[in-house]
Amino acid sequence: MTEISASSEGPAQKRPKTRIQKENETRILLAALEVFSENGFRGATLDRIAATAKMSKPNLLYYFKNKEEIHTALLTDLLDVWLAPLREISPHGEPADEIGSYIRRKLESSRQFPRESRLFANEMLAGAPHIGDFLQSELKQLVDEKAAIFQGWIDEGRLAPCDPRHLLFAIWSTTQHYADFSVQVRHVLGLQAGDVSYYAEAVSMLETLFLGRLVPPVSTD
Amino acid sequence: MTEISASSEGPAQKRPKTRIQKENETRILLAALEVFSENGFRGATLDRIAATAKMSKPNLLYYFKNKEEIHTALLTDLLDVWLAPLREISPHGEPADEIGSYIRRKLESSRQFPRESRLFANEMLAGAPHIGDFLQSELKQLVDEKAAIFQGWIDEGRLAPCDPRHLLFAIWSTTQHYADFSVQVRHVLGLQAGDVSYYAEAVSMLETLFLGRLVPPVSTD
DNA sequence: TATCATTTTTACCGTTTGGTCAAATCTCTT
DNA sequence: AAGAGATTTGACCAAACGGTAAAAATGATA
Repeated sequence: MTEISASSEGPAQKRPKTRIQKENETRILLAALEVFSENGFRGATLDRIAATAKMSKPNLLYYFKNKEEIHTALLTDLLDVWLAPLREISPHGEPADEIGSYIRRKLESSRQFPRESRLFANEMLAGAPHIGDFLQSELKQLVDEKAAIFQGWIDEGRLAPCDPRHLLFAIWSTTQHYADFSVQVRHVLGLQAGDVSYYAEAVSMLETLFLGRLVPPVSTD
Repeated sequence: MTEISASSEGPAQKRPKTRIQKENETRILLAALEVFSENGFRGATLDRIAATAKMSKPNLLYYFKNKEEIHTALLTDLLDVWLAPLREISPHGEPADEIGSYIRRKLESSRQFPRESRLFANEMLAGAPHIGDFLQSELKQLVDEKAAIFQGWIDEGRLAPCDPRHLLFAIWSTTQHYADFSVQVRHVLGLQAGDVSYYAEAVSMLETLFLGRLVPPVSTD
C-alpha cells in the first residue's frame, strides 16, 4: 500500500521495463529523432512521429506523456554523446595530437549521428529554449576547463596565440557542418542522397587547416 | 478591357506599389524573417507572423497569398545577399588577401544578418526542400568557378594542397556559426543576450586559423 | 466633397494539432 | 485455462492552424 502503486497510469513508474516497453520506447525515440531533427520542436507533430514509428498516436502517448517529454528524452540522451569527444582532450598529449584526434572524433560523431547533430542545431536556431541552462552551466564549465589546457599550451609556445574558446567554436562548426548542412555539401559536390564519401576529404581538409598551414609564407624570389 | 484589370484581387498585379503597400510588405517580411528564422517553415505560423507584424491575419494574407509565398520572398531576397561575398573573390589578388577579406566579409554578413543566416540554416536542416534546385545549379556553378581559382593557386604553390570546395565549407561553417549558434557562443562566453562583442575575437581567431599557423613546428631542442 | 480603389476588419470554414478517455485486446504468469 | 496487468485502439475534444468571403473603413483623387 505504501508502495508507489501504478494502478492504471501507464508505465511511468519505477517498475522494471517490459520487453514491449523497451522496444516501443526505442522505436518512438528513433522516429522522434527523425522528425524533430528535420523540422525542429515546433515543426514536428505527434502524428508524424507516430506514423514514422508505425504506431497510433494514443499508443505513443501511453509511453511518453506529451510531445515535450519525448523531446527532452532525446536531448538528454544526446548531450552525453555530444560532450564525450571534448571530455577526452588531455593536457598531457601533444597539441597537434590532441587537437587532431579531437577533430577526428567530432567528424566521426557527425558521420555516425547526423540526426542528433541536426536536433542540436535546431535547438540552437530556436534560441536553445530547452537546453539554455545546460549551455550556461555544464557546457561552459567543460569549455573553461579545456580552454585552460589550450591556454597552457599557448603559454608554453606550443600553440599559436589565439582565443581557446574560439578555437573550439571553429572545430565545432567545421565538423558539425558536415552533418547539419549535408544537403548543401552533397549538392555542391554533386553527390547522391546517401553518399557520405566526403568525410574522407573532410578529415584531410581539416587536418591541413588546423594542424598544417594553409597559406605558405610569401616567396620573394 | 484587354488590360490585366485588377478588379478586386489584392495588389498582386503589375500596378505601381502604393505607399501603404510598400510599408506593409516590408513589415510583413521583417516579421516573417523573425519567425521563420527561429522556428523554420513548418514551425512558423501565420498567426505569429501577423502578431509580430502587428497586423491581422487576413490583412497579412491580402499582401501575400499564402505562407509559402512569404517564405519564398524571403529566400529569394536572401540568396543574392548570401552569395555576394563569394562572388567578390578574385583570381588576381594574393591568396591570403582574397581569403582574408572573404572571411571578413562573411563574418560581417553574419553580424549584420544573423536572422537571414538562421533562415538559411533552417532550410538546410529541413533538407533544403525549397532551394534544392538553387544549390544544385547556381551555387554549385559559382563554387566550381571559385574552386578553380583556388586550384590555380594550389598549382602555383601559393596555397597548400587541399580540396578547394572543402576549404569553402570550412569558411562558411566557421563564419556562419557565429550567427546560427550565437546562443551557444554567448552562453559559453558568459555574455548577455544582445552582446555581439565576440565578433572582434572571431576575426582574429579565423585569421590565425586560415592565414597563419595554429600549431608551430615541433621544436626538438 | 463625392467617388472609386485600396485597405482593414469581422466572421467564419475545414483541417490539423496535442491530448484524453474508456473500452477492447493482448501477454504473461499461475 | 483463467485472471491480472500491460498494451492497443477508436472515438472524441478544444485549441490552433491555414485560409476565405464579404462588409466596413480608409485613402487618394478629381
